[in-house]
Amino acid sequence: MKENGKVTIYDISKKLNVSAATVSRALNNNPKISSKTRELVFAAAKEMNYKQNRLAQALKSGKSKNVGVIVPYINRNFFSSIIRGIEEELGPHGYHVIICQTHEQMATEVEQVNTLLNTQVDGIFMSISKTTNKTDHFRKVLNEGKTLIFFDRKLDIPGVSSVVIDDFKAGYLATEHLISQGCKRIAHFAGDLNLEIYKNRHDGYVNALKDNGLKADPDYIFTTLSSVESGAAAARKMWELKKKPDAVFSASDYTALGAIQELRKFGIRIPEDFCISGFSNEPFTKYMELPISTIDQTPLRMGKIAAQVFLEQVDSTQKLTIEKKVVLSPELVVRNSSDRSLLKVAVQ
Amino acid sequence: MKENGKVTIYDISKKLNVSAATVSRALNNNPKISSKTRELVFAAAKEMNYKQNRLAQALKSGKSKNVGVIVPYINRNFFSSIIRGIEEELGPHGYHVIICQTHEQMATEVEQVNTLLNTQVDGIFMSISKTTNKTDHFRKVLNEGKTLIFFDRKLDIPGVSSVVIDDFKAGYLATEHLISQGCKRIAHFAGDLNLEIYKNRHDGYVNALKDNGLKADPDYIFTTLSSVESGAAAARKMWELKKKPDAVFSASDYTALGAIQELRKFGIRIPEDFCISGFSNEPFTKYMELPISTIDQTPLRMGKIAAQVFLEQVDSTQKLTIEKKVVLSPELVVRNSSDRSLLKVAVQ
DNA sequence: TATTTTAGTGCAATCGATTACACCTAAACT
DNA sequence: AGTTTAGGTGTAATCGATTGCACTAAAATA
Repeated sequence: MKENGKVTIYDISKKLNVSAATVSRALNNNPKISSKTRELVFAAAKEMNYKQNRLAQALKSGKSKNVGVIVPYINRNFFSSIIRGIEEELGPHGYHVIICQTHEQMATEVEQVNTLLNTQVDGIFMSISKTTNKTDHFRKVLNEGKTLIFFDRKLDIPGVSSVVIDDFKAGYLATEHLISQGCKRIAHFAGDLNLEIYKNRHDGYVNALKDNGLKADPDYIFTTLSSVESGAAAARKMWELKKKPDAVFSASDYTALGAIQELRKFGIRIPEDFCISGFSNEPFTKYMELPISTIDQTPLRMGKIAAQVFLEQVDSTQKLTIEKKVVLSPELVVRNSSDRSLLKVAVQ
Repeated sequence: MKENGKVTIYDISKKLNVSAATVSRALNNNPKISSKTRELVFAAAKEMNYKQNRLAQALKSGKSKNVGVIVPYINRNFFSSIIRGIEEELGPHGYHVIICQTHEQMATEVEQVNTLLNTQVDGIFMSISKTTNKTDHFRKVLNEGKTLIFFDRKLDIPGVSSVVIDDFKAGYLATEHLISQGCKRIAHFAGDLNLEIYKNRHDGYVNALKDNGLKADPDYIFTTLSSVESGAAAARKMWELKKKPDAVFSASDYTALGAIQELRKFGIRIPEDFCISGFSNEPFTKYMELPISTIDQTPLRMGKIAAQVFLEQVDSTQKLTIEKKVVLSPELVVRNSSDRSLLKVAVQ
């Protein structure tokens, strides 16, 4: 064995006194090679512990069989679950997944896109950062003939496919559910309304109210960051209102949790006096003593579907820009924080 | 611009009527190139939107500037945090991180190692799967001259560096803490004792007991899987004992949670009647109404340090096999589930 | 003025695998 | 027998960047 353990087709070709071309063909099961030679080559390859160099292959073919995934932070459950989905779907097809974080900074996002392109990835999956307001870097990806796929946080760019959940429907579902529990004055802890996803959740909330004959009161809408503290602060503000709400649809599980903790301090009983629903189905929501109702965004499925869309596009021979917009249905997860049905049974 | 947006140094060299070698040298700031030429090249490169092809570079240099990270599942907070740490440390050095999952299957692990080697990664970071009992695939990595680094779940192989936490100390700390709260009959919810990490946690527990004059009762040790259900089941079994424990050190936060839920059903007050400590500092532990004491494994730090060890080794010119064993100190996080000090204050 | 430096470039091989094209041999055909 | 055909291999170019060696012209030195 050579130093470094680097065995190439040339080493095999020398050993067998055939050309490297023959070895390559044999290894790739080219029908033009006689079965006798093929067997010799395979045997030698095994014996010499030959390993195909995917780098050389990629350079020649123009396909690296690598894809990039860009997310704000890897260790958020939602994103890591999506990444898991992508990996599980793409792995069996021989792709490797390269991950990058933006830390919510557009500058970093642009840089990540550039280095991924340098690395010759075959495609890029991404959820845009909160601060992204330019699209040049996305167009660059397209210009290089690479597949670009947005998931969850997207921008509308011609030629770019996306996989998102129906945030409007999610907001609608959650709000409707609160209404069904008898709540009449439903507040909303909103996220940054400049982001499409939060805007849609908000709009779903408003529409559900209207469709059920309830008024959408602007005083009932609180802008929050996705954190427990922010939720607690919003809850305090909310409780300063003369006409106090009797429920809240929170665009984040963290703010929902903050609200629960804060409202408890005021002696509010949940769900008896107040119902609450979060968003994202973070793992902690189901483990609480008072499990929190929430919206499941099915991130694993989202990742798998994004990967499937990629596979369809990358294999397509047509040069046309195909774009596919997948909108997944969110799943309402009803738990104790908003479920009064269990309550009635207990009371009866 | 050429079709595909693929601009090479040859395109630049043609445009400027110089050789590709000159272009390459200019771009790499080789001092042999006159500043005039260099400027021309840079200007042309910018104008033509030239992008370096890292694949070609990697093939030539033998360094891909990619590393692989293999974990059981990406979307476990502990692992995704480690990955985040690795990415954040390595990114600024120009490395990309490729992620792979084993689903705890050795066969998959072996395959992942092989494909990563084919891809010519410069190094591999991994936490071995629960079912791994062979080491051939690790030796293969070493034979190819690649850096291998274990984190958290390791095997002792010469030439392989590792970054782990001191699980013995963690078990000791947690147990000692329970003792300090006045607990005398401390049980242990153990993991699979064939895995080094769980064995060490167990041993730390036993030693803490002994050092404090308490007897380690085999009846007090329950083997569990890392799940809420398993914790609940263990708690039930535990409560069938004649001599009931007054505390448990659980090797997993999930089993700790299961135990808390189950013990509540028996009317046990925590921490008044029973103290409990988990392990891992899963996000949910701090959000509970009764926040759970636990051990923080500082995964982000673990990832960063693993990356630093990699950087040291990969840059080292010496061909010697260097190995570095880093053992991080765990951090005991005391919360309400085992903190009686707050209690006394309240009582006073 | 003759000769040695030095700066700046080009040539061509190289990394490892793939593949169009050319070529040769033996079998199959008219 | 002469010629086509198919099967099986080799040659050499290619993907894009890097780099040892050779070379030229101008500058520095004797």
